Amino acid sequence: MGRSPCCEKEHTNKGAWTKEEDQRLIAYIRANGEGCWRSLPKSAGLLRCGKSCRLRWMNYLRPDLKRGNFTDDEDELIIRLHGLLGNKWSLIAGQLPGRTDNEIKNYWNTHIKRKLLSRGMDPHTHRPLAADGPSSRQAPPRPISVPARAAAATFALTTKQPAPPAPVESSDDGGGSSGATSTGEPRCPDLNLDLSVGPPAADTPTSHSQRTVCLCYHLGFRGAGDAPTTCSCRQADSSGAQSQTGLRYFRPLEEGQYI
DNA sequence: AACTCTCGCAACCGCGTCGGG
DNA sequence: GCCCGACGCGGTTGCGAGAGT
Repeated sequence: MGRSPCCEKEHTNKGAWTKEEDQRLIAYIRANGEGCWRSLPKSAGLLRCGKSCRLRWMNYLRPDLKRGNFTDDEDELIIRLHGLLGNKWSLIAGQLPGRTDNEIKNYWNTHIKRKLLSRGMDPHTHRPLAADGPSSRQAPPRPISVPARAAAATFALTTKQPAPPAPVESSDDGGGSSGATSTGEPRCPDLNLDLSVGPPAADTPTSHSQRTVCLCYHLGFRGAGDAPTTCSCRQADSSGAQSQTGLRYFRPLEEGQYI
């Protein structure tokens, strides 16, 4: 049984991409756009699996990628987002313009883990490393399930009140990610949710009570269209896109844009 | 100079989710 | 409602470069 392979293994190249393959892929996507990865290799004349093409494009060839070292601000943002979202690298990458999930994942595993350990923090729980004791032996943090990702990204958290009961993945096998516990306790009650990068924003939304931390705002989301960066969670959406819960999705900041 | 070890990045693999038929 | 194909994600592996001996 098992899943059929995504492509014919015998007729596909594997391993590092050559310059020629890169050029073919770039040329094809420039001419035809992204999408239909399954058929792309054949159309582009590449002896590669579609998944491989997609990965190569997403992680290396995309023109909007920002290469180079991560800044301290990016480090801190990644740490905070990871504390909030767990190993949801694609979500984290969505808040870091020009960075890919793979890049962030690698960077986390090679640099930030070490950085946190050197600070005496547990990279999984974002809690201080306890020498022993039950608190450090709590059940591994649960990942936020996929539907909860969006909720987590749009829910206006309060500092005293946990997020609404997000559907929690059924298994208890941990997975090394984050999320609220089944008891509704925030995973990191002491987590500082100030996720802004750079100096404090002067136009912090005032539509929420002082104890409310608007996650949309602090994650770097902004209002749809060219609306001011002020968060409009819970505000009426003139476009009618407002969800029933009064929350809506926001576009991530564009490169170089900070709140 | 040669060899071994370590580290970091790119790529692969398997699974979950989504959408169309 | 079910099935199947495609896509996207997260964990893992492989390999090259640099450091150390």
